[in-house]
Amino acid sequence: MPSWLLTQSALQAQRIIAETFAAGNARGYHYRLLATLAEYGPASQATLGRRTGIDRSDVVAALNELADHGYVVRSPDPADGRRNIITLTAAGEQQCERLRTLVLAAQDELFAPLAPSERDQLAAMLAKVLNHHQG
Amino acid sequence: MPSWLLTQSALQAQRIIAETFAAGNARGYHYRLLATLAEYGPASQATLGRRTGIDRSDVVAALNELADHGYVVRSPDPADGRRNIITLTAAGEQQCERLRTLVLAAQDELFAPLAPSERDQLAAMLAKVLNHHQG
DNA sequence: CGTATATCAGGTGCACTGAGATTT
DNA sequence: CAAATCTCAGTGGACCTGATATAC
Repeated sequence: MPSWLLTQSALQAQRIIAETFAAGNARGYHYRLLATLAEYGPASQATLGRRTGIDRSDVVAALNELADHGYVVRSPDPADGRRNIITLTAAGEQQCERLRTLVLAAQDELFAPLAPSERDQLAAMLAKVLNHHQG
Repeated sequence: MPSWLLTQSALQAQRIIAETFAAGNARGYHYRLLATLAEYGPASQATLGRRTGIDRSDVVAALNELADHGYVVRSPDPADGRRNIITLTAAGEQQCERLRTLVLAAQDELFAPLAPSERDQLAAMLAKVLNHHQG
């Protein structure tokens, strides 16, 4: 049952990654938001939600927590009164880098039994599946 | 980020499978338990938990629901007063078969973009990963 | 007007923890 | 005694829906 394999290995992945994030006092949502801000620059919350795939509702809560730690700043968009512009702070960039290092190490642990070429194949096939169902 | 691919495609899988199960008035836990009972025969709840990977606590609740629908029967183990022996009923076997058909169709949909040989490769690699982390 | 944004309240499926009572 | 089993209570992260107020 391939879908069982998929969900179970994804569970392993989430376990390992969750531990990793916990060691960095963060969760998956936080890293996704930080990484997206680092890659694309400041954005409104709705845009962040679309880019990260995180629900608009959860974006609010996660950004609250990030803002509490001083990793991001909310400021009103002068061009559009509905929007907040979310900006990464210097501390946020540092935290993003820290988490990135942790995640890369976790991936190595997760995919340890696979050779580099196998990892590429796996990633390619998963991407194919994801793309087919329009991620 | 391979682990992202993994968890996101697993999410697609869960979405498709969850819809499938909902159409059969069931959830993942129910099918896992029914399928395990069909494959290995009657067992105690603790054994079911180990075989399905479902927490002891959740086994109780899921079996309650299955028993309410008459798919399984709880009976005390005469050889060990602590145990209940869970047995699949005829209706339970039917339900298991129904769900199995639905799941197979869902898998075809999920892995549609992959050729049969690719599906085998994917399954093999995921199994390797799972096995390495002692599933 | 309809649309988009930010926010809040809540719900669900899943995995997990801790505790208690009973039996081996 | 320690260990296993069943049960119940509750926690937590991730995903999702609906409703509201506001601004475009």
